[in-house]
Amino acid sequence: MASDDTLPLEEFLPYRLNRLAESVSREFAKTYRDRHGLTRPEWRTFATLGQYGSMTATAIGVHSAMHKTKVSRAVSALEERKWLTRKPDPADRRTEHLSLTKAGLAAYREMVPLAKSFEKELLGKLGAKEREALLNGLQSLQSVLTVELSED
Amino acid sequence: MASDDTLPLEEFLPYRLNRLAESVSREFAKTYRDRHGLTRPEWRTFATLGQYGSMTATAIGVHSAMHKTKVSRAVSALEERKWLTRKPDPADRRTEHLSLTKAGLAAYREMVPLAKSFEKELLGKLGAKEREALLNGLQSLQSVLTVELSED
DNA sequence: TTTCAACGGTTACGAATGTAACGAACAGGT
DNA sequence: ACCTGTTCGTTACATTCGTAACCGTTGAAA
Repeated sequence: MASDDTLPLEEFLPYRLNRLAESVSREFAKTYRDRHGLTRPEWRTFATLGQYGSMTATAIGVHSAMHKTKVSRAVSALEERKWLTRKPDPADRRTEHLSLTKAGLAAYREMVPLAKSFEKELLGKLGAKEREALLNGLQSLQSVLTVELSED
Repeated sequence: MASDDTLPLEEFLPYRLNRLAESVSREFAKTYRDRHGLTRPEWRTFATLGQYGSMTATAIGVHSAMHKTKVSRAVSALEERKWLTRKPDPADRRTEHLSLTKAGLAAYREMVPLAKSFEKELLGKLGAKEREALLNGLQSLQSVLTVELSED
């Protein structure tokens, strides 16, 4: 029974989640950093566009929980790299529809298997039962939090 | 069945962990930010010292996976706040043993129940089974990663 | 004892981030 | 047509952060 005057950080949920997320992300970041020199925000925008084909900047921000300035800068960087193009919206001249160029798509197709095998390897270190528990647990927590995920 | 040319981010482990950690941490941060204006590194150093009584700066860094400069600055800030004192090591004049002052301990004792009830409330939104799954899942992942958790 | 690599901790400086303000475009009402 | 408020996206500025360099100290080897 835990004494009531101390907070054991090792068992404290925010602390645990942070350490895990940091550690896993950092590890995976090597993959796209070494390969293409992408930053984390760049990778996220990139991967979001790869998955969804075409999106506006704000949509990317909402979807990947990134601040809009982060997205803005990531988009510029990817554009400069010729991996991304902007297409004006005929109906609304404020928004731009972003999508990957041919080169961007090529890089994406090359990254997908790497990402998948990274995940597979990581999860493979767990037993089937533990893996199940982890994924289900995350799912439940996620669904509980969906409401509070807004940026501001 | 997932097609092999796309990476569904919503199911991608690093992505999921990040969103959850961010969201939970951000939410909890309100507690110590609103109350005392602590930053995240400050809170972590503070909570670590509260739990362990006395520690060196490097030890805190290792334990809480923070960069040593972060720790250094957090320590200065807490010292200025009169929540923390440094005691020289009689045997090694490079290291300092850090601990909370009386005022720091008072603040800590005040924070502990808040942290616990935050966690309890969050986990309370899950069913017993899901909670079990989450905690076990995190535990397994954690133990798989312990080796790779070094900072550099 | 002198030398030298390694360590604890701080700091300078450049990179990354968020807040706030902004310009341009839209939508609604008058 | 003209306000008024809101939205999309960018940018200026201040803050936070990490890399690298640094200082003083230690221990061990020559």
